[in-house]
Amino acid sequence: MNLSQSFSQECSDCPIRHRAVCARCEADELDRLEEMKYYRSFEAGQTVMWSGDKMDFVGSVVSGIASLTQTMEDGRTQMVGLLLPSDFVGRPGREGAAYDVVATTDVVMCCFRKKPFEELMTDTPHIAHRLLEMTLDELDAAREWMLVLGRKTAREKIASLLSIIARRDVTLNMETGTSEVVFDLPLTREAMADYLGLTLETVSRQISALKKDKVILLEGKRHITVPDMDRLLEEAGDDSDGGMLG
Amino acid sequence: MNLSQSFSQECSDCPIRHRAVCARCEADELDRLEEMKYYRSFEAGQTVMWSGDKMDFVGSVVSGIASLTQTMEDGRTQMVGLLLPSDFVGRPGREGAAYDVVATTDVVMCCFRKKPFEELMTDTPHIAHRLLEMTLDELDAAREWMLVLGRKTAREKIASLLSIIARRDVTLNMETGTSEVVFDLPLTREAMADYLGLTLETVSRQISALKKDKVILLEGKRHITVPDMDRLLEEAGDDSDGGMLG
DNA sequence: TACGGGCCTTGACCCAGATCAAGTTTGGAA
DNA sequence: TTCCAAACTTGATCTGGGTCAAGGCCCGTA
Repeated sequence: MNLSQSFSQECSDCPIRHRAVCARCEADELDRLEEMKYYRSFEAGQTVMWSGDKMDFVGSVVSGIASLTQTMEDGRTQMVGLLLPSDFVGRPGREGAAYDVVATTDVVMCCFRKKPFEELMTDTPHIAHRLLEMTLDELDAAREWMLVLGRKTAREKIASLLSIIARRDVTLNMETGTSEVVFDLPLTREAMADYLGLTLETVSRQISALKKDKVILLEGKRHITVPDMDRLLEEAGDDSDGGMLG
Repeated sequence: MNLSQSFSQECSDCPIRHRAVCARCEADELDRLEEMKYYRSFEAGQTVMWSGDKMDFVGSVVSGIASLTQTMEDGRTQMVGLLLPSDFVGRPGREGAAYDVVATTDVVMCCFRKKPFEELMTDTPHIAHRLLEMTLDELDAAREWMLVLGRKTAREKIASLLSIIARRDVTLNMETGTSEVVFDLPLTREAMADYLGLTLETVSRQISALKKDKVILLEGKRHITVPDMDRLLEEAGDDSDGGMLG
């Protein structure tokens, strides 16, 4: 199946139109983007970009999940970002990529060749302004995550990750009026470990522990129900108002 | 001593003129900034901004060092950023501060009231563009630091922090032609611990260990000589090319 | 010249999470 | 329908760094 084909679409119908880097664009700016854009699809596990390689394009995640990963010479790896639909990939004004970008699930990206995009950015303040806003949000998220990595226990780390995913990828159980939240984990235990600075065994044990304590319900290995979101946030060590990581 | 007074100066003489958020400004833009700027000084230990408070100003660190800190309800703290001269404080487009900003040493800041600064930003692409560039750099630094927090050992963490400080605050020993680097630690052991996600005892022990192993020389508690910078980078677990944390 | 309080060091002990080592479950290919 | 590999779980043991505790160093005050 060629995923790209199913996304040869108009910007006006784009599912991320109002959240991506193009969110603030006027009709004429959108026309210019429309002309230069092209879709690319990546299968789960495929590397979108290698750290150190020349980036010849930038773009937005349209669907699926990708991750930013850093690796040390001896093989230790740390995930440093999770890219969800509408998130931007690439850094205008820099030649090489700083991290590996890997498709965690099947991913479709809306790409722009870097040079024309940079030119467009100097012309149109709306794109530059939106990109600044998104970058500031990412910086806040990265700093929130530094607290998780530096100071939280394994159990709190798992609860924090589940909270983030739950908040992004939510099916609220409207009918019953409960605050129940249901979602599927898009990450393997190993990927979770890489994000959390843990081993996959510890991830597995802590998920089992949260299940035993009824903080979460687990069907299969990936399907999760959170009966009480406040309880989960409490386990994450966040304020009851829910932190601010986006 | 009123530090502010010694900085009632022209932008053209400013020590951070070419690195701060105003770096790209033209003469007329600089005039507008010059009109609205004012200096504030803070003593070591003083809080510049409280997390959650309304920010009524933004600004640049002119001299000294400040830190961004997150705190959990139970008192655990994690430093999430180190602000050195030319670094920008505050987030245009957001009401409240997300972190505590604390002066680590005596600090002088060049401030702008937030509203006028935001208006200026929409008018002049140079400021917005420079701020985007600086924010992207900070994001890279934050992500580099996530690897340190998530995957490095205590010894590697200390070596990483020393590398960063050394690279920023350098007195190269030009005469002898060696690669010797000398500097003073601007942080207490406790502040280092908060940055590194360690306890102050572990910081102390690892500094003693690096000293015993001749990776660093220590006079008093703060004055450090690095006889061989490559050796230190090796201890930090970085590539010999030196990583990219700014 | 003594004293008091940050700041730092060092030792002894402990525990959360890593490591090592089997299994088990699942889903797709043959 | 069986087989295989990837993903996951669970147990036993080890260890890096945390915790608790006791000083040492140095500077500013009296």
